[in-house]
Amino acid sequence: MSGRKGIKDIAMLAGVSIGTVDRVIHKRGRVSAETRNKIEEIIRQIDYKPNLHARRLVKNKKITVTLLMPNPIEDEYWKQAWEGIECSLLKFEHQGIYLEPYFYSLYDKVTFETAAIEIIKVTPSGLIMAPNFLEEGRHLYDKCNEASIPVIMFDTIIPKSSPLTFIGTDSFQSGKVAAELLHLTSAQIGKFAILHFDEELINSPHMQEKEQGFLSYISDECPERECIVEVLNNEKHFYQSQLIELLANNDIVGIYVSTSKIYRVGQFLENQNIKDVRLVGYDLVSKNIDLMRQGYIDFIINQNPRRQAELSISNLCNYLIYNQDINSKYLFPIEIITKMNLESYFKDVLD
Amino acid sequence: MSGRKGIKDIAMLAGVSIGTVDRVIHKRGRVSAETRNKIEEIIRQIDYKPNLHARRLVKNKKITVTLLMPNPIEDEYWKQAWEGIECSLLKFEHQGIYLEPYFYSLYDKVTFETAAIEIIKVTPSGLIMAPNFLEEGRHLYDKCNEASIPVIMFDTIIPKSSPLTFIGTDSFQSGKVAAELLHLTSAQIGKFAILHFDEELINSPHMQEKEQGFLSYISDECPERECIVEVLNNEKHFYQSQLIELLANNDIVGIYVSTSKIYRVGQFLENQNIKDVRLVGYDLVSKNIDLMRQGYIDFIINQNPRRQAELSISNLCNYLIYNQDINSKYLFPIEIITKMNLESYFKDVLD
DNA sequence: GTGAAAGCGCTAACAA
DNA sequence: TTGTTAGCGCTTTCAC
Repeated sequence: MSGRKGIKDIAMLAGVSIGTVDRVIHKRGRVSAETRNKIEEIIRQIDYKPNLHARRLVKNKKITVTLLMPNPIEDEYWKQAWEGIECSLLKFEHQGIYLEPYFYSLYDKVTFETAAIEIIKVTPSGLIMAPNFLEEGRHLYDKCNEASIPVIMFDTIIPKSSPLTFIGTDSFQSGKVAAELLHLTSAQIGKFAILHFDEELINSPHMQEKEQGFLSYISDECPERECIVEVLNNEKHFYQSQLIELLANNDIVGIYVSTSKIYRVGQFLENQNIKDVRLVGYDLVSKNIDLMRQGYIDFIINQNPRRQAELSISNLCNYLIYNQDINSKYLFPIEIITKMNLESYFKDVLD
Repeated sequence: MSGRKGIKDIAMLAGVSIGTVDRVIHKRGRVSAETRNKIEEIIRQIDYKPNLHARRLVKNKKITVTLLMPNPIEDEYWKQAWEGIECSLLKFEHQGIYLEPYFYSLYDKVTFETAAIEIIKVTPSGLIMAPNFLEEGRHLYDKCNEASIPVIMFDTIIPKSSPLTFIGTDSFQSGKVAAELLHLTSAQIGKFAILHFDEELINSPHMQEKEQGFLSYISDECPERECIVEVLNNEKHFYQSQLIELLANNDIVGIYVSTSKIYRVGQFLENQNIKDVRLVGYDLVSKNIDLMRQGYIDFIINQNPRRQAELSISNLCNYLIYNQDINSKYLFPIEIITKMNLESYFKDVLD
């Protein structure tokens, strides 16, 4: 960077040695107030920008970042998140970053706790976590704070915590979007159904917010529309009969499912050959994609686990390597997927 | 990166000096086939990854990248692209990257040509361009090829060129999305109008594709729907009377505008207090945003100039600094904006 | 065809 | 309180 001013130039201008300049830059003390002021003034004047490559070269300890998230083989949503992690990591593996992944089961608190204990033991340089178990997550978060390990949360944030950054989506607003889409495309007369799946209730703090968002839109924009909220059993046998009953006893024209399990309802509609009920749900998992292509799912809201994960990695790495500052919150745009823009989402890319 | 193997380790293992290893790595010749093979074998075995910081530190020439795009003050769409450039540049200014921006007027070919001559004269390390003038753009592209200057194109690609990468959207498919949205939300009976604005025709190769995409959806999904294509004059006085006539003589229930100038139609509907015509168009420019909030624009397709620009910068910089390889094409997802997810797009972020 | 050595900008240990 | 210096991993020049 010929022409660029460095620490040596500052030293020369101030008539001191580079060691002194360095001490000022890093506030390591042992400098008289007078020289410090002089140096700081010069730094400001010449708009000094440190050479990050040199900096990183000399402090070349390896950096270990730890990841705690649901097991990718348990669920396609989390598989996508994991792919984002791996992809984003490629960019940092040249820079001495090592990832230590821990996976827990969405259906077993204990696996989370076990992993948390391990993590605290190794005191990583940084932690990225998707804390679906709020209490256990808070405990880990507190421990990390004590050990001054920077924490990034994605997908779910622990209430009243202040991680380095939170990366996720606005569940309440996404509920409003779902309601809007049903409202704009459904028959004027008839009810909407909001469906949750049982298993999710334990670990999805988002579900309440989604429901509230949905109902908030309805009461604002079309209060005359009746909405039925129902929790479906997790077993195919049971939720099918619940759905049959629901549709038999009500004039349902639109259905909103609060998770990626929307394909269960889509498959049901397909089996029953019901085409005139609009269906909205979450996430580009393969069964949802198929059903959308076939026309049984009308809208998918994309929570983009892949990009959430990518951004988590790159934010933490840039913070650890370059001390880059980070927004305290990244809420992703609420992406609406239809049959026609669906394919364009598979080419989605980041730098 | 304690524990990481470097050029020194390779040299030791091969029983040669680091100079020889370096010659092998960079294929600079003057190495016997025998030692070369040995070294290459070792490199493979230990999976050698060069330390990019060291590499960059030692070759610290400043890199100048040149940008050629429409003047941001002429148009809000391009203003957003420029913001993306500036924002993305921040991440690279620590690394000796300098940007030399050139702006041309969308309404004046000559400004493009003048800038192109200048650019060739300075032979930058790389060029990013949004070549709305295809012929002139091709000429510049050829010149760059001769001078082996890597070129990235965004927004518009010059037909049959092979830049380092193209970053943009799929216009044809976005037309299909627009048709889908109108189809799903409009009254069963009535016509659709496809409107272009005059001034754009000269410099928007996308417009034909958009129209074709729209019509392709209609003929696939609802061929009984009649569509009227019309080119509107650029003067308010003229296009208003054209619109009045259009709506008076036809039962129009949905309108598709092929550019960001959709707000002109939105304002017209607002003035005429027409609420039952669906309106779809492009880009999150401020007038469109206002009209969407007020309910006069129903759907906006976001071409995301900001992210296109950001990605252009970061791709070129990573290529020049780290020799990072790049996809030859990045087509963005076709983002659908409604009143309810609109606000979430202003928090959009990248790493 | 090969090796030795200087030096990129910076940090940190140590000497003064 | 300040200055000096070794060295991070790599490229490149120059001498052999």
